[in-house]
Amino acid sequence: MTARARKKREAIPQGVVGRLPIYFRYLTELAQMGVDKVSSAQLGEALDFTAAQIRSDLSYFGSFGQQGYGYNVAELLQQVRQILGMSRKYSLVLVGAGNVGKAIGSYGWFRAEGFVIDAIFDIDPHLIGNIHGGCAIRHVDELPQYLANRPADIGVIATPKEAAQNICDLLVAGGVKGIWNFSPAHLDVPDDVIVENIHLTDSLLRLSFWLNERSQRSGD
Amino acid sequence: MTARARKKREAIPQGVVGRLPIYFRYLTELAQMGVDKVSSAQLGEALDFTAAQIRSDLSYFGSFGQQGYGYNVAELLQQVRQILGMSRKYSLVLVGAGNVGKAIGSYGWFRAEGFVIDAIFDIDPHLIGNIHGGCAIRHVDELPQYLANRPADIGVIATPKEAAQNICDLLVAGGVKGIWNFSPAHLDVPDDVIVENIHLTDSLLRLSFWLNERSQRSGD
DNA sequence: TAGATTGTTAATCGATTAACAATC
DNA sequence: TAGATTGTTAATCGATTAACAATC
Repeated sequence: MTARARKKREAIPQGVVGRLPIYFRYLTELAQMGVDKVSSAQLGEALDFTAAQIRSDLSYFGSFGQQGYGYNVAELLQQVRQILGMSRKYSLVLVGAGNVGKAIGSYGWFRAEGFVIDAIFDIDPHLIGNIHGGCAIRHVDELPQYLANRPADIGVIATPKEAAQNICDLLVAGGVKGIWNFSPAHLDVPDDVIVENIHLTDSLLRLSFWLNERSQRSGD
Repeated sequence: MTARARKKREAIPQGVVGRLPIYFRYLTELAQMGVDKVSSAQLGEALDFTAAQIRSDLSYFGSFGQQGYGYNVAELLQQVRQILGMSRKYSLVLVGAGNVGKAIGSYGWFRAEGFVIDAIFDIDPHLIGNIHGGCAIRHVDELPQYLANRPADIGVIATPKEAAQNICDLLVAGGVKGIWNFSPAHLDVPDDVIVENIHLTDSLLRLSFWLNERSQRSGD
């Protein structure tokens, strides 16, 4: 570990963490294409970042390159996987078996990368007992008991907004340390629980804003 | 319009745009609860921002509050809707009728807010002709011809990664100015086209990173 | 009026970038 | 070796925040 990586160990900026998965995706592509080496300049060119930013980001975690050469793709990919916490398995419980829940449950990438959905919960009596992706759908009333017996790392919330905070509280009470929230709700959690939001509506509204901004300006 | 709003008109920071939909969501809730007024301090408390940041963000677009009073909820909500470009309708085409595409197509909020999916495309012959949300699924080969006859504002990409850039090119060639990308691909588009990404895998990996970081630190 | 809260400025903070010594 | 590219520093840039005059 470099001096800088050690020094900065205690506070990784959110922006850096936001870019790591982008690096991961592109390095995976390069590896699949059989590319051996890559420079920060090449990475930056492909991903619309500056080379300096990529080197700076990586240096938070160590020295993975070689002067005059660049980075070995396979090695850097392995390091980024490690940094992202992909060297272990995660147990997930999914709450909400509607359209969004079903889409999440059917996305094979998660399981392949070690994020395994072990249980699915819903409140609709008609869905209880149905099998989805090898998982029987259970009633949400069983959630606390289930978590007491089989702790989970991550709770996925794919419920309507109204139920989200309540489900979140149950998940946290059950020992879940990470919440992946697909509902358009702002969740309150204790300091030791991490929330990662997928706010579809926010994303569409940002797109709408820029579309509008663009046309306003060209109309000036 | 205030002096500041005028001055800053030409460059709205991305961070500001990222927060506007959050304000919109919370103001909608307040309005539904029948709350009349709200201060920047109250908004900040509820949403985990500083009051100064909220006032600063809003001041990019005008002066919507009153000293000693705060903001009128209904009025500010109306202003934020306007700012976000929600005062008009948008025509969307959705490409990819798999699990993710189906989930997007069934999400009623979009239509209610003026984002109307007018057509759905897929490459799977078995799906062609099926009706989804009042839309017949068409073959993706018809996409260019369709856009030539019925221009769309936004193209939604819910295809596998491999097809995404190709579909994106077709959408752009067809005159679409906004891309809502659900595939884990980095899309190249011309300068006048806006891409808004929903990268599910990136989001899960950020969660994984923070979970891991947390446990590493507590283990120090 | 007195109390409250805005919109804005100036100060602070943090993130990005340019530049370069180190070195493969 | 000479050319290339890293990791890091210092400089720049931009975003956040604290403070406050203005004023409802």
